[in-house]
Amino acid sequence: MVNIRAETAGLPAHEIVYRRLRDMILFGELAPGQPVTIQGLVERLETGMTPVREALRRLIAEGALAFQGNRRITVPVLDRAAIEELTLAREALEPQLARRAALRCDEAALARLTATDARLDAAIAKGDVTGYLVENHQFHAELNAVAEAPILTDLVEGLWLRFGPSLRVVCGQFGTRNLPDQHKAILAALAARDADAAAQAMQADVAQGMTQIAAGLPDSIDSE
Amino acid sequence: MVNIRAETAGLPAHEIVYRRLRDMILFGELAPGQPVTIQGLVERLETGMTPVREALRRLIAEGALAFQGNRRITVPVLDRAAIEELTLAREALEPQLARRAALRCDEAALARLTATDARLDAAIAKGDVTGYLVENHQFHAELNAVAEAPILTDLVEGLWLRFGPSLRVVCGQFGTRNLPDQHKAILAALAARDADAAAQAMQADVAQGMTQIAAGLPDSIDSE
DNA sequence: GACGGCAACATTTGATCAAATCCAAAGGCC
DNA sequence: GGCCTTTGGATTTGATCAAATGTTGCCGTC
Repeated sequence: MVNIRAETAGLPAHEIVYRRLRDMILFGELAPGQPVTIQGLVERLETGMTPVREALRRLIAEGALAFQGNRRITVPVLDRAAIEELTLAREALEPQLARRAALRCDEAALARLTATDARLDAAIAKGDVTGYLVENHQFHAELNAVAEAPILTDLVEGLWLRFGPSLRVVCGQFGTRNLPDQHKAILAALAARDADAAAQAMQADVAQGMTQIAAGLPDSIDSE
Repeated sequence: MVNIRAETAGLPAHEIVYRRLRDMILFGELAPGQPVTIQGLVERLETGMTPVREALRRLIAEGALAFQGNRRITVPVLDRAAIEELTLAREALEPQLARRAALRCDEAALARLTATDARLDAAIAKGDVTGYLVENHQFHAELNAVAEAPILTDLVEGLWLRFGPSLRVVCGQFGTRNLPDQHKAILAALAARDADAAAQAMQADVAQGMTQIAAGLPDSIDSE
């Protein structure tokens, strides 16, 4: 199963560019604060200018990139206030998705999630940062798919795009050690079809993850 | 104070197109299910094709418009499941914004909100549907601005874009009679700096509004 | 330190290509 | 014989590209 860079046949170029850029942001090929130029992406992705522009507008609308006023585009840098807001939003939405997932989870989905979590643990054990980021996102994406709530899933995906680059920075600083998660508790709650337990485990997972990101912030607030 | 179509000098064309389209969606110039064509907008807004494309990508990313697979764009039609999700998301996020607003509200902001609410009541009394939609949105937008939470505000604005066209339909069916809101309770909570009361009043306002929208749904599910 | 020129970049336009839909006419089936 | 289906072309619309235009920021000079 080729999970990344799968079937891109027949899709419009702007869609392909969007997905590549999204993965670059989610999995840390772009660092916070880094400027993003249209022409640079045209060369790097070997495509025209129009698809790149459309993909960028889309990512800006989702908050994954920031429009700097003087028509410069950069990867946003999160400050404490932003992390606080993201934490609030994630804790409000993701437990609800876990709750719905627990009510709809079948054996096939549970097996998929368990397998993904096993790959995640393997990546952590190997110190494979990119693997960790990919499988962690995959785990949550599969869970959201089970919840069958497209709008909520969209909202949460947008939140993940916002903290993706910062998460990569954290992993770059601390490696894959000390990356605890509540996935085992989530899986147990899903297996038991216990919505309340799933929501609570997800809340703990979110809180833990966001604390990790906050810990990787620039120590002093000296940026203008 | 010219609230709509304000200073558009120096702004890029795609930004202007985006704002015009957003207002058309929020205030009901576009009906749910209506197809939106790029070239139609090029003629209607008297601009080039690229700015229109970029504005559409942005609105699609925000869920305000839907990409129909066969590269057709339409105003989305909400079903019961979508309204349920939107209600859940709004009830999770907007009370939090009200809570923050109560902690940060000063006299000037309170005066602005009170004035906006008065204009809202006047629009209801006159049966002015567009005025109701504009002032109701303005009230919530001003409240969100007071909360000083740009990310949460972005998320909520996106939700409003999703149900905007359906809200217009409801008003078209029932007029401006029977449009109760909890704005007086919200204002009282803000004046008292009572965060809990503000959150509770906002929750009630959201629930009431979404119930109105659900009531305007197609009575039977006979659409293919 | 201020001014002017230069280079890089974003923005926008218009044209061209490709895909999908629409309409109508022909054929087959009841 | 009438009606439904299907197929062909014509038209509308979307996608992409290349070039022209305007702006911003930088750098060297006075």
